[in-house]
Amino acid sequence: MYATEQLRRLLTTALGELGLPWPEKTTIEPPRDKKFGDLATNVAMVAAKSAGTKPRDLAERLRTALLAADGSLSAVDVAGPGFLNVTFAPAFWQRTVLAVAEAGPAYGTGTSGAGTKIQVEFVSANPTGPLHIGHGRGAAVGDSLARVLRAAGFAVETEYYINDAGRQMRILGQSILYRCRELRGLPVDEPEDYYRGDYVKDLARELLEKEGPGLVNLPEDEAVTVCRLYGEQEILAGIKKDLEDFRVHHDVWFPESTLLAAGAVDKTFADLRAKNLAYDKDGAFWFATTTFGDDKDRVLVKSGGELTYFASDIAYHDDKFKRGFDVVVDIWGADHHGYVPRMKACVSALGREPETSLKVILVQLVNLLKGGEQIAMSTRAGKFETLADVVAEVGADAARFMFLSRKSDSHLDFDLDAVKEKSMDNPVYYVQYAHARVCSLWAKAAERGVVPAAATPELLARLDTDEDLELLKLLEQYPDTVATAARTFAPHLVSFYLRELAGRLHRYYTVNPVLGADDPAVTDARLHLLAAVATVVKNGLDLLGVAAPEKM
RNA sequence: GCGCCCGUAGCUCAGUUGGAUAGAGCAUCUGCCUUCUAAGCAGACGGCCGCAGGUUCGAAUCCUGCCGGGCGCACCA
Repeated sequence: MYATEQLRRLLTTALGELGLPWPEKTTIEPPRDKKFGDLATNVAMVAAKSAGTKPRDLAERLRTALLAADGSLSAVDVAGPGFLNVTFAPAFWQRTVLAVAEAGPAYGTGTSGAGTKIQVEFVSANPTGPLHIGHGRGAAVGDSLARVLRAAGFAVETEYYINDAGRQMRILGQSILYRCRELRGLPVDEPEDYYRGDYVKDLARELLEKEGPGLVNLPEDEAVTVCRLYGEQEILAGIKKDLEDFRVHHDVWFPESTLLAAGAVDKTFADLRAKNLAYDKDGAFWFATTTFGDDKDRVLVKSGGELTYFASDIAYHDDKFKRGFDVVVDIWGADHHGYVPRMKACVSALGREPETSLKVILVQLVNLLKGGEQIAMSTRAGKFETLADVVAEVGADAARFMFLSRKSDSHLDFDLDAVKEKSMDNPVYYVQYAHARVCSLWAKAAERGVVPAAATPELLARLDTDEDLELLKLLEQYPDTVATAARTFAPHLVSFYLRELAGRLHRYYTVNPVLGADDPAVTDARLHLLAAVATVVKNGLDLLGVAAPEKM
């Protein structure tokens, strides 16, 4: 039982004996200052009014009841305006070692999401070019969020939406064809709006080799189609490989074109029209998103007959809900934030409660720095602009940890030099080092023939120093951290937790000798404690998609 | 002009959704390797939480108005 739950249970009982209900606004949380005990609650202040007593008087009565309740509390104090400061007995914390050992990789998982089907859609970059570093951040956040939600008990499916229909793909085809003609020495004018990256030239060269030079003599439409299909296939394969190298997994790759082929878009249009939410005007087909609070109505079919991006997005989200997801998470670049209201409107029109069933996570742009200077992120930037280059340069672990070390909606400076450095500028090593240190300690113990006695409450009672208790309390807090990260869709909380846990471990390591302890029982108890730390570090790193090496 | 996000130590950022004397890391300075990995630890320095009001027992957190930064406001994606 977690400390907060334990205390909540004890308080509920105590309040009940006084004939009081559990007040809605009660908080139970660790106080800022450790001298106030393990947990503090404002329950007496919140309940005082309805009880008709002064907060401090009520607090005193609760204090007496709590101390009488059971042996898990060693101290209860009334402080300030009526806070109850509670200290748990060491034995309560020591049990955490057993809980971690018993659960192993499952320690930290919970059931708060049980029974809820949730989809996380992320990256979903158009297959018109390689992923860049901004996509990398979205990839890390989405993948890690999926892991966190899974740990919280949600049934999670991850998905990549492939925008393989529409204008951008045609432009890709035209861009490749343009390069093909150029390579064949044909006189061509540079198109206005086309993809200029070197990868387009590479694709053109490969395609010419594969198809033969006759390609450039095909009728325009036919040639563009050949180029488009080839480009899409190759680029998508590259994207998949880049994500794989980044340890990012999508369960489903969902092509936009299948929606069109299945008539889903037409069906959605008909539904909207039937509900009086769509209309014709100025030769275009409009969706009345203002009905749901959007600034203006949005076009679904342009007067030229072409679909807007938004049109298939509605059909796509309709499809998501029809697949049975209770909650749909979209991870977007923050520059798309203006899109949120119309997407919420779209969800309303589909008959869903937008606040609960659509969660949009905005991921801020990444500033790529080298030697303290910003590297431009546009088309013709330096060689580090692609995700693949960055991962090759600094490694997937360091890159992922960096991406997950900030709230997703705050700007992130990604300093290539700092991320490569094996120092505190680069917290990933700090955390991994904690894991490696423990592993190496156990290896050293085995080398010396130390076989720790089984972890029993009696043995673990030897964990009684300040550092022991601090570490134990932090371990106990881990499941709560995971649950909060899931509830608030904030995987970065895990990385902050890990930094703190690693810090405690390093301090512990410096202050408390393990193999060198005077008493073999203390050595054994400490080995068990540190094994628990290693398990939690590893579990946490798993949620971030970062490796936990045994040696460094 | 309208909308969204942000403003916390010199720098980069946390702050558990309203709690007690506001926290980390980096940088700077001072210590700690004959002993389990110094990729480490301890200590010092550093703050009008953008500004001004309001809400209440209590505000970095909530509401309003300014100031400053970013991003959006297409029959683009």
